[in-house]
Amino acid sequence: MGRLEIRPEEHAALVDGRPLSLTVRELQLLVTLSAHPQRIMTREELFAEVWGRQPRSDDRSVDVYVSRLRAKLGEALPGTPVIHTHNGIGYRFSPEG
Amino acid sequence: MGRLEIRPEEHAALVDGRPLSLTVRELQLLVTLSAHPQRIMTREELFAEVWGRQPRSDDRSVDVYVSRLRAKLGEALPGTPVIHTHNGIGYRFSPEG
DNA sequence: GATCTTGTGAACGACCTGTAAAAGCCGGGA
DNA sequence: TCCCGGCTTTTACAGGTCGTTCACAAGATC
Repeated sequence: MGRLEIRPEEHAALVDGRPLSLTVRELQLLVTLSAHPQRIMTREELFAEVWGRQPRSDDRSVDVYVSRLRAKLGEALPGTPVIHTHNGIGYRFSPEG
Repeated sequence: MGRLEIRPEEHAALVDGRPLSLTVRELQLLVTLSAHPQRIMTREELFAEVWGRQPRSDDRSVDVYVSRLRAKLGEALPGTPVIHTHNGIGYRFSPEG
């Protein structure tokens, strides 16, 4: 999708062909989000898909990883927000707005 | 319905495929109104469905949210009023007049 | 134009999110 | 075994957004 390329089977995410250095969790989260572009995913859905279990009631792991992903994506793609917050619901992956 | 698409299960409302950025309450209200097109819904009905309880006697929340919804819809669909006021009764959803 | 109804900006508390930092976990190497 | 380094998870707090109510403006009705 545009300059961002995600290859789950190769455990890699590329920007302009250059690989991002993501940890396993970061990549899992990015893969999961990008598998449903434009769709708002709740924290519960993300947690279930990435962590494979239910989150604790006050679990903030998803938020922390979204923050880390944004930091790395923002460095590689300045000015092109990729992960959008939907207050009270969750996050949405959208490479162009 | 026309250019406006409402997808409650995805927490989304789209105009020409572009998502409106609505808060949870705004979306709930839009979903409820649009679930009964052309039908005038009283404030009590709307309040019961969206808030899940009875309004205080002088509660204006519905009006405030209708106003906010109209603002956002009006920006995305200029010149196409969607929510109509029926004085002394309530509101009616109608995408084309 | 008097009165009742609706529209809407503003304010404030409650709740939600962003993010740095601490704490926990685990494997590899000395 | 013990230490070290990287990754994950949890915590803490700052900052932002939303929901609610109020106050007044604007509109409707008679």
